[in-house]
Amino acid sequence: MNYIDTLQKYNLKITPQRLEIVDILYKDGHTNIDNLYDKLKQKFPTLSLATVYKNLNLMCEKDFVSEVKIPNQKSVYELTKTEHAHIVCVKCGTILDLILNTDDLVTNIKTTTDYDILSSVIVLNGICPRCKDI
Amino acid sequence: MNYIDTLQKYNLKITPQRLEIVDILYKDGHTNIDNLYDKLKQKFPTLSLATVYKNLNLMCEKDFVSEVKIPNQKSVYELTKTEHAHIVCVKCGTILDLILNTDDLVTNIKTTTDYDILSSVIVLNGICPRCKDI
DNA sequence: CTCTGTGCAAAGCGTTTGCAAACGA
DNA sequence: TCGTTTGCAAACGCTTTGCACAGAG
Repeated sequence: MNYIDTLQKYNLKITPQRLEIVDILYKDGHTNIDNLYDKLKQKFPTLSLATVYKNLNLMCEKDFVSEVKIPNQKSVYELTKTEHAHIVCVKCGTILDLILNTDDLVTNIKTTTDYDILSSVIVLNGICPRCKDI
Repeated sequence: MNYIDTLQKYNLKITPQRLEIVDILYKDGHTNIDNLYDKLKQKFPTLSLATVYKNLNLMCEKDFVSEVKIPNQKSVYELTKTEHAHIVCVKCGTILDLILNTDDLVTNIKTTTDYDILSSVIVLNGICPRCKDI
């Protein structure tokens, strides 16, 4: 994965901080600000939290990164992918992506409500297989 | 609707402020803190925002009230009802309740992911019939 | 009478802003 | 070189806390 091209595609100048942000998001899948900042700090001890905020906000504006609001948790960030749902394990907090076919659902809602549906946010709360066994 | 019984059921003492909070939530369906506070202020000019926060937090803890997190908007509060989805009009901000049968979806996810699903949060973004015509 | 709720002010916390210096193109 | 990004500190806005007084049971 070439993060340089990706950043340039979104008109974001290449900086070491940004490359690392993208790398962490890519590898972690979902990260909240604090986690991200902690990891970045290891590589850039002088890094400012403000820089992380500025970059995430910018990347979200450009729709290169997406913010995922999880009930009762801090927002997490992910590289923007095709629309998908999230399953959150209420015990360990792990977040799993889930590609759902919501076509039927959306068609159904369109006819019953007469709304034009643009997007859907689906978050499921559950217990992951690992936590079930504990 | 007898709000007094309802409050007592949740072990909440009856106060004029609380009765009015419940009344507004009941009539509005979905309200954010600012709206709620503005309306309450008309009846209780000395009301403190802190009181509204304290009460909402308490009512949410007791699951009498639910917080609904909407992407790119402040949370709104509603009296806890049976699980349902929300459609948000991206133009006018109106929120509509939608009772969806998610049984198929949930069963499907349970088998494919092996997660126990406890609850689901579904928010749809769209354009309401009224805004479509403008 | 006792315990809880209210209102006020202050504190707390996460996020944003302004600015000078450093850096990327 | 010029415009952007960084890091720092201060400001900001929302939410929570502590406390004295008022009110509910």
